[in-house]
Amino acid sequence: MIIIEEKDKLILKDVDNFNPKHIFECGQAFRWIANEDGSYTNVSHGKVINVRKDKEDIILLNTNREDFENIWMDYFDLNRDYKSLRDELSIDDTLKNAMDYGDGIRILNQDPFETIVTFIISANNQIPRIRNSIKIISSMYGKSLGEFMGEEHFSFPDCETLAEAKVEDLREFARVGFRDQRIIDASKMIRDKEIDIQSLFNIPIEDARKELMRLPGVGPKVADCVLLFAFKREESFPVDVWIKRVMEELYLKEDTPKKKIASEGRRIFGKNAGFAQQYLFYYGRENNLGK
DNA sequence: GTCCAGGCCAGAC
DNA sequence: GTCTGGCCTGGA
Repeated sequence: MIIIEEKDKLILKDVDNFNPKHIFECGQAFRWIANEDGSYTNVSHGKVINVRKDKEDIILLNTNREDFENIWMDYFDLNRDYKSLRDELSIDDTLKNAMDYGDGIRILNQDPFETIVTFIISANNQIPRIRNSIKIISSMYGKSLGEFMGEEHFSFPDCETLAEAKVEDLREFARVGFRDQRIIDASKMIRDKEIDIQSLFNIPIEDARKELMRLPGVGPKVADCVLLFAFKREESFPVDVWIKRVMEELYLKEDTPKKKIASEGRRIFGKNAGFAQQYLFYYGRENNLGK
């Protein structure tokens, strides 16, 4: 990869496997805004960044080399060799097909606390509403990061701030419904180090999963999402209704409990099961598979 | 009006 | 341990 720096702008050349639309729409992140010019604006780690693909180049606006090295390199998972990853995952035609279809999906490395709250909100919810709730929570409790492309952007609040939020505000303004108390209680547990989320990076995945599930609103599926999207556990295989449908349709050929699907996913796809999950999710959802 | 969506939780077996 | 019903909300 070659990096060319201009004012508030970086051009990345020779980046393999980077399709903003597919990264943005495979269900892992909810703060990307699609702009009319085909670019995407995102807030993460207290920074606003704009991303677009121009032929084979990736153009990053509103950033610089320092932030790129400290934040975005890891956030966009640019240290990973996706070419050999795809080779490793080419174990059957079904997955190959899904990988061609969702060409350029990457798994982002997102902030742990933000990811936990985001996926607590995602429970029995719909994508547009999840996005809306996250946006409102940020504008109510986050810090202003100034204006970019005609819109003011806000950071996601930290656990100390969100722990002090009022349930009725979360419900009335952020429209999170019954998830209101869960968000506050989980934030308190994290703030009080009842669960030390930083330590989850360094313990076995099953232990980390159990720890996460102590948080209110975090069940098996949410825990697996958090492990995959924030804790770099790419063997994690989150099973939502779509993955259930896709796996039953393409692999298992019969009605199967979610727990069994998760273990089958890890068995079939191995240490990179999380990547297989993202491709299958995108493929299944875009094609309304099994519905 | 009714149904349901990218699950979790409590209660019942 | 496995299964079931209820849950905020808002768009179809």
